[in-house]
This record gives sequence, structure tokens and C-alpha cells, in this order.
Amino acid sequence: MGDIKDNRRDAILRSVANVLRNSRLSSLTIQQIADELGMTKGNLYYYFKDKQDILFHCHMRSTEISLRALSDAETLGRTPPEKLHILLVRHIRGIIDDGFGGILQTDLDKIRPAHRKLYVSKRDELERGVRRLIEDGVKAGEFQCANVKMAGFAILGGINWIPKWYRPNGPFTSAQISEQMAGFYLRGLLVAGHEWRSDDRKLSPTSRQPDLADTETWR
Amino acid sequence: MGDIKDNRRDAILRSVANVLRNSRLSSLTIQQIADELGMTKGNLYYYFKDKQDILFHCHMRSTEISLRALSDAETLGRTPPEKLHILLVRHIRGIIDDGFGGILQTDLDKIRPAHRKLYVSKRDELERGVRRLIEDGVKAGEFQCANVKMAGFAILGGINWIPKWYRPNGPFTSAQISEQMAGFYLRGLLVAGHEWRSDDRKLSPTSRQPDLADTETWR
DNA sequence: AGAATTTCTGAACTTAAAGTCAAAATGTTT
DNA sequence: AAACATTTTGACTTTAAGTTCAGAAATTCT
Repeated sequence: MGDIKDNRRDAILRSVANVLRNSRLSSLTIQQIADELGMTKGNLYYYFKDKQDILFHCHMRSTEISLRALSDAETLGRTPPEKLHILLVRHIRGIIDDGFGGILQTDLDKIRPAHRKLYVSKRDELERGVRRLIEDGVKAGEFQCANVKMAGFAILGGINWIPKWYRPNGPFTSAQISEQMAGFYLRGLLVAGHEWRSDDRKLSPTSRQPDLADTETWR
Repeated sequence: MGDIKDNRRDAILRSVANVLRNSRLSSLTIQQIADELGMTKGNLYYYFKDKQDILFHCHMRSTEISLRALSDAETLGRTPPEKLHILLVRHIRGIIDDGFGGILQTDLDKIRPAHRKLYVSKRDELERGVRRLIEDGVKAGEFQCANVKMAGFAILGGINWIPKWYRPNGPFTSAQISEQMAGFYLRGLLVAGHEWRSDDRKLSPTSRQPDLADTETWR
């Protein structure tokens, strides 16, 4: 039953996520991935062709989650701002909670060209989705922005950076991070006077600031 | 004449920047750095202890530039929004033009602990500077934000990501990128109705969109 | 149970890049 | 020019991590 083998492959990918959560990328080694699962590194090669193959699948996993956020947004949201908010919140939560966020830091250089193309096309799907939502919002008069593509970069880049500073034991939950960051980016686009929320929770200018342990140490 | 030796060290650091501009980080090798300058790699070890030492100095170079942006902002700007705008524009231009932006992607793991501490403390100086400006703006009633620290992350993260997608031959100049991104982030903080510019250039909601070659390929 | 298949091991192999160093080349001082 | 200091070379060593593989262990099939 290839099912069982697939489970094992899954477990391996998740163990990559676990390693990434704790240590840093520079030290993401085949050995660590194996250790995390209590298997030997030789055994990994029974499930994946090589390290780049493993990383490729992590990348795919990561985008799949984000693309689900995109399609969720399209169906659940009604206005462009609402949709974009949903997308960003889910995209961020995915990156933090599913743990594949760390993979975003890796270089795609060494991934087999065919694989890389496949991944890049998926990732571009997300980027285009974001841009489309922004454009729609501009057309609807709800958003304003100097350049759609760059606004997309400004938003997605900030999100991609999250794994650099996020710590599981840190002061923020993924729910808080996603809400606050999405809110911030939305406000960067919204034309003054527009709101995007369906309900009436509005952000008071002086909402309470969680008191943070001042551990300033992302790497 | 330590001066001459210092010049050479400088040249080496700049050659790192050059290599980073073209190839990717995963392939930043001592050999490449040497080639870029037409020297042998053995010779590099006459000027620097080891690779990590080189990378450390690149990191320092990078933060120095950003910290200069911070102090410039403090002296040149009058209100918090003005200051923050100046800081972001110069910070971004520094990252793109001085070419050490790419170094931000590297892991600090392998840098000697004492060096790492030194660098991190400098970098934190920048982060604290950004937060201070945001806080000042909030107190002055010009900014609103749910959480200062996270707003800082949202902004600085997006900026750190720039080297991933910026291409020297791309459709944007560093001046455009810095202006537009800084503007976007500022708007995310500004309380409706506030403007930060001293002059009267305002962003019309439908400002012309530069037509972009759609090369969607950052790595 | 015995055969066939799948899964796993661990030691050996390979590779790529970092780092070393004695000696050569170059430059400087007296 | 001789002595001294600085800089550069290139071949060599080391290191760390990825990869292979013959065979052992476990599992499934008949």
C-alpha cells in the first residue's frame, strides 16, 4: 500500500518543519531530519531521491497551504478588502502553524530545474492572486496604491520574514500575529474612510499593547 | 600604513556585495569572492581570519548604513511620520544600492558569538529606533497601530526581503522602490486624515502604473 | 512455515568548499 | 644592493555533509 509509504514521506516532511522550528536553516542537515524522526539518514533515501527533493516537497507543501488560503479568500470574502484580509490571515497562520514557513528562507538554486519551475509557478499563482485582489480593490475605489506589484512585494515579503523572528514560546500567538499584520497591511492600502470588516470590531487607536518580554533576538 | 590594508579589506567586502548581487546566497563561496577581485582565495586569509569573519564585517557594514539612515532621520525630520519616512527611504536605498542587502539572508549561526552579539546589538538599535518613531507618532496622534513591535516587524521584514526580488535590470529604480514602499508602510500607520509630507506632492489614488515586464522570478 | 517484498541500517564513499602554509614575489628601508 | 617586511600564490589538508549500497531486519503473502 503506497499509502503507508506516503505517510512516512509525510512524517519526513513534517520533521523538516520541526527542525526548522528549532534550529536555523544554515544547519538543516539530512542527519538532523533523520534524528528528529529517530531514523537513520540512509533510510531517508528510500523515501526521497535526495535532499533537494525533500526541500522541494516542503516548498510545495508550503505553497499548497497558501494557495488554499487564496481560494478560501475568494469564496468566503465579499469585497476585495475582505478577501485580502482573509487571505493574509490564513496565509500567515499557515506559515506559522504548519511550520513550513522556515523553508521560505532556502535558496531554490539547487532544486532540480523542472521542480523549481513547478514550484515557482505555484508561488507566482499566489503573488498574482494578491495583486489581483489589490487591483480589484483599487478599481472598486476601496484601495489606493502607487504600484500594485510593489505593494504585493511589500506585503508578501514582510510575511515571508516572519519565521526569522517568530518563536513558539514568544509573546504572540499566530492568531494575534496574523490579525495584526494583516490589519496593518490592509490599512496601507485602504482609502481613508473605508473599512473592510463585516462586523463592527474596529481597532481603537489606543488598543492595549501586550507587554512583551524584550527578547530582541531573531536570527 | 594600515590604510592600504584597510582599503584591501574594503575591496574584499565590496566584492562580497558584488557576488551577492548576481548569484544567490547558497552559492556564496570564498572562491567566488576571490575571483570577483582577481585574487586567490588563500590570499583572503591574509586579510580576514575566515569566511565568517568576512560575513560578519558585511553585516556590520550593512547595519552601519542603516543606522546612519536612522540618525539622519532624527535630525532631518520634524514630525514622527516625516522622520520614519526618511528613515525607511534611506534604509531601503542603502540595502539596494550599497549592495549589502543580500547579506541579510545569511544565518548568523556560525558567526563567532562575540561578533554575533555585537552585530545583533547594532541591528536591535535600528529596530528600537523604528519602534520609537512609531510610538512617538502614536503619542502625537498621527499614527495608530495595534502593536508597535509587530508593526516594526511588518515593515522591517518586508524591507529585508527586497534583495530576494530586486534585480538591477528590473523595472524599478531604488528611488522608486524606496519611495513607494516607505509610502505604503507609512499609510499603514497613519491615522486617517494625516499627511506626513512637508511639500504638497500627494499620491493620487490612480497614479500611473509603470508597465512591468512580467518576469516573476525571484529566488 | 517458507518465500517474497518492503523497510531499514551503518559503514564506506564522494564531493565541495573551507582553511593551511612554505615558499615565491613584491615592495620598502637603510 | 642587501636586509627586512609585506603580500601573494598554489598545492595540499581538513572538514562537514550528502549519497550509496550490500546485506540485515521486519513485514506481508501464499
